[in-house]
Amino acid sequence: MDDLDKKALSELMAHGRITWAELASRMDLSSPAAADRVRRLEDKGIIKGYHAEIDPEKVGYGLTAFIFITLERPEHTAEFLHLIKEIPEIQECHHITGEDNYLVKVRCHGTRDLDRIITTELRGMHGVVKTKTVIVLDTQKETTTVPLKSNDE
Amino acid sequence: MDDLDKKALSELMAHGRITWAELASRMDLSSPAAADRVRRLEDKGIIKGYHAEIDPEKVGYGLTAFIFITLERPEHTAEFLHLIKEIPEIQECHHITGEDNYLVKVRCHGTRDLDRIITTELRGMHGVVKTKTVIVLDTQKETTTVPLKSNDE
DNA sequence: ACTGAAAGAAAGTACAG
DNA sequence: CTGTACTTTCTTTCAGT
Repeated sequence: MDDLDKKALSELMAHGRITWAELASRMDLSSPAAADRVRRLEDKGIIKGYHAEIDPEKVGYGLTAFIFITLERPEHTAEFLHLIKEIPEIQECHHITGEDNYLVKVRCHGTRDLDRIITTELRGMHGVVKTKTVIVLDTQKETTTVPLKSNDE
Repeated sequence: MDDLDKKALSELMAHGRITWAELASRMDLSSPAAADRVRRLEDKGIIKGYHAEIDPEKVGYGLTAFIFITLERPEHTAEFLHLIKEIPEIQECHHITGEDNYLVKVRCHGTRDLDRIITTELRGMHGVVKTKTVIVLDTQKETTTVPLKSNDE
């Protein structure tokens, strides 16, 4: 992956799947060259897909929360993860270090909705013995952009 | 926002900015009708943009972490937030309830890189008196899809 | 690995119903 | 909102550097 590939990725992260012609002009390259590079990046799985970004507040999902979950025993893991994937309000689920086992990011309508998710959906699962909820008051930065260069180098 | 708009949003979240013709066929609608709807959604700001999804591991950003940050006094907030926005490894920054003030999500090369971010970048800022780091061992779910319908209804 | 041009294929748009 | 027809634009191919 050279600098031109990085340039392509950063343009695509910023604008989605634009036309070869437009991408080519942003990269100072011809259309066939730009198309070739992007197809290679797609084939390698470096580009996983293309998505629209929706404003969660404008569609009624104004409350964000992070929930730490403790699982009683490892045997519960498979079923737990399967159920987690079925809950649309759960955007992320990470296995983490520390006191608790999992950290999930939730996006929902409001506190009543959050209460239902914690009480019914999560604490109703086998093996979930403890949850710890952190409510998001305000979000100052939120991007899915991968940092192709850091401030360090 | 009716059901057809929701259908449009979910298709766009899944596939990015596809052609009007393709979107129209997925929605059982004519191209001009689909185009009109999407343009309205863009104008209202419900659709905030289009992006490519990049595999972080494949571009060398295999380590994810969440860091809780405690700020000494409210006066430090403005400068803190300004600096946070300049750090490309920080993908998210949320003001939260609980013991600590902010929760940031970090994506970096590895532990050495994380150490630099915590020690130099974060703890070097005015007002940052405490940080608490949670390392992500494995990510089972990670999407930016807004749940337009919940399991509840 | 990239350029440039040219052919061919599609996509977006405007308009009438 | 549909369906068509028009116009413009993009993609792809290929020969050449």
